[in-house]
Amino acid sequence: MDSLSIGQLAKQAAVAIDTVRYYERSGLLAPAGRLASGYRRYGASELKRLRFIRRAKALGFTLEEIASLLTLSDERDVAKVKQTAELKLADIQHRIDELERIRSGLKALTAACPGHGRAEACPILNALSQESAS
Amino acid sequence: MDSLSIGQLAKQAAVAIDTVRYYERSGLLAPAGRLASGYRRYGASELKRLRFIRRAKALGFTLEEIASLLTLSDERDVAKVKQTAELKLADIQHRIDELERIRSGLKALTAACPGHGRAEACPILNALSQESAS
DNA sequence: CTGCAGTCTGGACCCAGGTCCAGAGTCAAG
DNA sequence: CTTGACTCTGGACCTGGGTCCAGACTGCAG
Repeated sequence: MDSLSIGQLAKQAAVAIDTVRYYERSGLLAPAGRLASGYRRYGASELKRLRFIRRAKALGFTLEEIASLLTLSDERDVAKVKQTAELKLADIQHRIDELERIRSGLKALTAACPGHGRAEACPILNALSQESAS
Repeated sequence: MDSLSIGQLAKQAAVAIDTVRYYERSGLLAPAGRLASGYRRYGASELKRLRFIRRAKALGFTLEEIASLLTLSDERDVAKVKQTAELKLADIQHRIDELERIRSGLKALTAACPGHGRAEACPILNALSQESAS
């Protein structure tokens, strides 16, 4: 072990083979070492890095941000890592706020709609049709 | 008034001209009437419909769902309109839940990170690198 | 040695929801 | 009539994050 084919690497990191190659193409992973045949070979550090990427993605980071995090990690720049995480946190919060705004609008409309009767009495259709709403 | 060029329509609905044509292409708006020159002409009902689309989009509906809402509106099917809104509400709620899950993970990490010192002591980097995390 | 699974490449394609373009024709103010 | 703003068309392009493909080659079990 400690010498993995792309298929084994992908399986152990729980990503698709094409995704590994895509990450290499887009600079997120360094070009892999090759066998004489041209087959890629990976070691433990690449597996670790790939898992790092997967976890960061689960935390809502974009691939571009992950590339930056990996650089900062290599540079051991803890301050900037923390700052990046805080910015992402603020970004996530904004998205939550926006969705909650939408949710409260929808909640009010569905709660007010009897679900039967004249279309003219449906608050949902009225809200969408009315001149006044923003 | 009551006869609008595509530019006037777009302006009054606060939408780009290309977007109006795109909506027509994708069936969200019926093919517009034309002048002898081929220029599109619109009336008040198209303006209303376009605004409906814009408001529904602000409530988080996709264009496909909006097409469906418009059909239901034309059919005056209040029950299905309400059901569509409730499904969308559940969808929004799922997205909020997911983002809140991410937020709490990020919050814990940034709170625990001193923002300086050894990289090995940075909980953010550790969480992303560790074997244990999912 | 055979046969099948794995891997290689470059490039096309997917999703949604548009946006932008060139080249041609049109409308309206002055 | 001229000029500038508007509109027409079909099609290409954009973002992000992959996914899929054909055709060729390789690795390994039996």
